[in-house]
Amino acid sequence: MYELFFQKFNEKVALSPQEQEQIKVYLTPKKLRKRQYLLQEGDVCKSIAFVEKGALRAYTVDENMNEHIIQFAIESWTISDLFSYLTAEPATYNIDSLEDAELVLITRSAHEELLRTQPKYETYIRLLITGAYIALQRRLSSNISQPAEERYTRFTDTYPAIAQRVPQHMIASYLGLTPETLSRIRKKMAERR
Amino acid sequence: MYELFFQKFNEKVALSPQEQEQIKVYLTPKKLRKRQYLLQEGDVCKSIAFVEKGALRAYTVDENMNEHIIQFAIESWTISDLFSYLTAEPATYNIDSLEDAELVLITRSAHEELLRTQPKYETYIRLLITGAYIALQRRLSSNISQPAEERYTRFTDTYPAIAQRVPQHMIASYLGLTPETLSRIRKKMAERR
DNA sequence: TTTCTCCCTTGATAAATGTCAAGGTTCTTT
DNA sequence: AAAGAACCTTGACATTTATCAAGGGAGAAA
Repeated sequence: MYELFFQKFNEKVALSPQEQEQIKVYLTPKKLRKRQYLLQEGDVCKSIAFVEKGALRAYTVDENMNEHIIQFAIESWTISDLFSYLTAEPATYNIDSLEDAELVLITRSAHEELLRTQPKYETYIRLLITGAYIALQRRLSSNISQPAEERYTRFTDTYPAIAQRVPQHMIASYLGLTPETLSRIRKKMAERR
Repeated sequence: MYELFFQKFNEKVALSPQEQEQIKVYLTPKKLRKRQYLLQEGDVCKSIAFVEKGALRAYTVDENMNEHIIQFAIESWTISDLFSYLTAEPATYNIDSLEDAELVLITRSAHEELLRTQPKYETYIRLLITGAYIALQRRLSSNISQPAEERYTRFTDTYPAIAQRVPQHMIASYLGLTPETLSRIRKKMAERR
């Protein structure tokens, strides 16, 4: 258990076996069924979730009941409503599972304790968030500067594993498009070759 | 000098006078004239810039020579091409000054040295990037889920100081709109009241 | 198997946004 | 003061994207 978690941790910051044991104590495993919620809007986000297996999404729901996908997370990715997690304010995102999933949770109190006692954990978190920030900046850049078809191509090129695993209407939502529009874009692309 | 920088640093992580002096050694002041580049696409981003005074922007230029603004930075904000800064790869963003500006620079070697020697610096950076990540996620969420007028309203509500200081066509660019479209949106809003 | 969701596609039409072109204002530079 | 640059606005028109409505297929559940 936690194999993938510690593999990825060690890729960022090398841990001694002892350090690894010390950190392990603060981790909580959790299984999630397909369609099950990890977090619902309005609740406080109680943990960061590292995905050992499965696929999840974070999304908002607008006044017309349309879902807007903020993030996908598959194996070795981390997902949460970070603002809610850090401030204990009500979450603005929903997080649910797209497949049966196995997660490694770090609760807020564990997080705080790890930050206090394990300097390498702080480094891990810093690098984790830095990487997420850079990826998000690129996605935003694509969103404000590219037309829909190029955004779609960028997505499938950047995240082929996700593109194959999640329903198309969710990719549309992630890109800020309606399912109909994405369907038509794909048709045009297919006709061109 | 560095007053605002240390004020903001202390708001995130409290420093003793000695720690402050130790950190000060690694900082470089820099003045920038309006329209002057801090970074040009293709160069390596050599420093993070904290804005003591003035206003800057980071942006990309697409094949049609259209500019797309990734970020604004006014007093107390930090700006850089983080990916280029951390990896020493060529920058994909341009950064230039919208007004005469006074900056505090942290070069990559200073950054690495500070990370090695000053645990509070790592905490500062972690909190800085976490805040930037959360803000960026909200901007993205707005971009994929809201129509242009609501995005504009959100922007002016969230960043009134920036909205007053930068040209409208740059706000349009930040929002992913043409200047003409933003002009028409503003006209409609004005006619409604 | 049958039924029921969920998902994708397609058509017709409407709405939003972009493009191109022109003119006018303000501010900066000479 | 004059010239130039940057910026904003407006109009006419094209393109992109959304909305509404319908139908079909694949896979899950009964």
